[in-house]
Amino acid sequence: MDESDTDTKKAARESGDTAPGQSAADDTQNGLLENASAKRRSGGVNARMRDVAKRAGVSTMTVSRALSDPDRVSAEMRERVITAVKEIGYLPNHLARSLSSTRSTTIGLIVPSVDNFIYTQTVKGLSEVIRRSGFQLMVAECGHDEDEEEEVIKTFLGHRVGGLILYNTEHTEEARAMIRASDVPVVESGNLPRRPLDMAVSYSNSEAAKAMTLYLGRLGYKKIAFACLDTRNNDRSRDRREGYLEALKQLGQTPDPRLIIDTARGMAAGAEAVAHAVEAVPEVDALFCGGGLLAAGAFFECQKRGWNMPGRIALASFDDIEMLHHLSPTVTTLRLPRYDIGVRAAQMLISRILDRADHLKGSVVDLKFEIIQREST
Amino acid sequence: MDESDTDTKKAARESGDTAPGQSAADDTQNGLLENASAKRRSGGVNARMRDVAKRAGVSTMTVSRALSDPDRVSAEMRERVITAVKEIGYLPNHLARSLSSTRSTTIGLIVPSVDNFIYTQTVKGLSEVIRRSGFQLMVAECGHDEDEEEEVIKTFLGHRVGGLILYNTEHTEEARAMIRASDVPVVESGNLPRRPLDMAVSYSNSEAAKAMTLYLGRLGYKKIAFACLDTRNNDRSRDRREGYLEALKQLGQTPDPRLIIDTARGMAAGAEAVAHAVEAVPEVDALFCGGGLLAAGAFFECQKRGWNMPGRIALASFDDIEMLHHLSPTVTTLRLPRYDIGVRAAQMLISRILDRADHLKGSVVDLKFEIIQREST
DNA sequence: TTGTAAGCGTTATCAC
DNA sequence: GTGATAACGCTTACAA
Repeated sequence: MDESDTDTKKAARESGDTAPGQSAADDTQNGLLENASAKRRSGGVNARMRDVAKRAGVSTMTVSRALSDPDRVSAEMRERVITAVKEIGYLPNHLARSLSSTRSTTIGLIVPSVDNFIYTQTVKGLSEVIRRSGFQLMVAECGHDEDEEEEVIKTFLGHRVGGLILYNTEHTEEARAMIRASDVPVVESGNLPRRPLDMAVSYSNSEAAKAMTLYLGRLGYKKIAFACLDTRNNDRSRDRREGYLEALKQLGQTPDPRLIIDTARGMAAGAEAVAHAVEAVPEVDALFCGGGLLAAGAFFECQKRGWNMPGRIALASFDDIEMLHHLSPTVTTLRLPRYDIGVRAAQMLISRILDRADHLKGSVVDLKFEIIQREST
Repeated sequence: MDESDTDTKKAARESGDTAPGQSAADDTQNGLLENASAKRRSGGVNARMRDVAKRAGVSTMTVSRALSDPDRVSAEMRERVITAVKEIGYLPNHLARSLSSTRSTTIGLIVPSVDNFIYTQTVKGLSEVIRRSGFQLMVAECGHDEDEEEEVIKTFLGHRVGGLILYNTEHTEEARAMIRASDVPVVESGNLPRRPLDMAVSYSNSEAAKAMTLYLGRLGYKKIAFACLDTRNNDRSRDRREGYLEALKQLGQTPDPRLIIDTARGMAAGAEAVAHAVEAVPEVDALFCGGGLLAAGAFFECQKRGWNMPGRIALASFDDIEMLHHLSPTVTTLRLPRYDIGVRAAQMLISRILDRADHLKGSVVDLKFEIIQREST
């Protein structure tokens, strides 16, 4: 590479636009190239910093500074740059910015499913904080599949996200290794992890289930059934079951396997759970549902059977979905801080990214829960 | 820039790693730089293509080809590259890839709210197709605010998304201009736009509301109230009201402004709507709710009042949420193809991006709706 | 089939 | 305070 080479390159680059009062001292052999790229960024939206610089009569560095750190530039320069940016309709290229600065403004979020309100409340909290902080959210689903999660993590790390939020606390070894190696801050949620990857924000599924079961036991219920969601590949479900069992032990009640009803998701499954429970143990006097829709379905089934709640059977739900306070009787629920979890998780993650708040490393934040006592118990 | 300069640069770059059986013919003055970058990519996750190339004893271009277009490389080379990638744990940098190729694998989605099931079903469809096609989803909320939407569009264009999905059909002039200038394909949804930006996939809110109202009218209801969600900054709500009014006209019924109940969102609002309606027009004999939660709330309120449905009042809902088929009586609803809209929108957008399917430009796809006739009417 | 060189659009760094 | 230059990590274009 010699002098002339460098010149050619420069000429090719500069000739994209002609600033007022500046002669075009080039266009020898690059006509074709120029037409192509000129067309590509016909709209100012695709213009480059170089174009702005030329128009403002400054260097690209001045444009860069004027845009990302205005104080490091004189008022006059700032003015000229801002004007040029507006005239052109220039939009800074975040890709180039990230590549060059090795800083990312993107946060990756992985949830089991994007259409389950359980997660969407948390996503809401995340989304609000993240956007307010100038970050962008990348979202992907992983089902209840660790391998799928690993794939998505790989993709997100490839996109060089600045942080990762995982609604899950169990990961493949490979996933853990990649995250460790990448040095990207991570918040886990959905449960309090035994072995946190980095940070975690959640409530405790086992504590919550235990508290509700204890509550029911103390009210005098002796045959408390538990409608249990799929525990395969789901530590949240497993922990809820654990909490239920622990409470029984503490209550001095012998756990009856027939009272643990394995159920699918959704209202229909809740209805079935009622049927199964009463069939297995006719004297069942309370049903604790491991999910909100489950409880709603159970409610309607009980109503259909003409059962009084709590007369014939008491009903309690793991999640406080809106529907449950509009039913009659209103249903006792566990209120989980889902929105707050999102807010807090985002705040912590962004602190780590922006302020290098390394003291947060390893924090596991328990945002607790609340039993909302209503008529059904 | 002269020969020696070039050499220095090269040396600095190459000395990051030492391939087996390759002497390190450098390390003169770059010790410091090297330590820094070596540390930064200690984990192979942050390694560069160059590192893989060195290890495999090939050029970066061979690595690049082996990874993105394996057939353009000999079997042996492919093998060597794959091995090196695995050994190092290399993850290609999507940022650099996109910047260099001016192709993006990111799609931006803008919805009014991420925690409303109305949108999440569509997001589910989008998400599945997008991920299967190797794209990534960026999500942001815009509320019901055009200016907010414009801001997000600006950010997304800055991130150089390959496509845009807007759950909204009304935009600021500025937003339209930016999108036009950027030449990024767009799908609008949520309504059938009068003035499509590019492509659109939806059902017609006015047609749906009209169909349901006609259905009620034909059943003989004479005083059909309409619980109307906020119409400010929301063409979907406005169109639903239009459809209702048009149906009344077609039925030969004179619209009664007192029967149009402006309501907030949520079940509580649905309950209030019932109260308002009967207060304003005691002889009201049907209530058509402009949203699913509204209908659920209205249902419970009617139940509380001991009203027979449809004996005292018929009830119909704009959206077919699960709850409504578990109530007794079951509620008549409008089933909207929300999930399919997501799938179709993603497919069209990706066709445009990948296959340059320009014939799709301008398509407005109407995925229709369905009246689910149940006991409440 | 493989490699070399230049460039994607920005920022870090170091002169001035 | 401002600018020139190299670099971020990859791909395009072209040469071998």
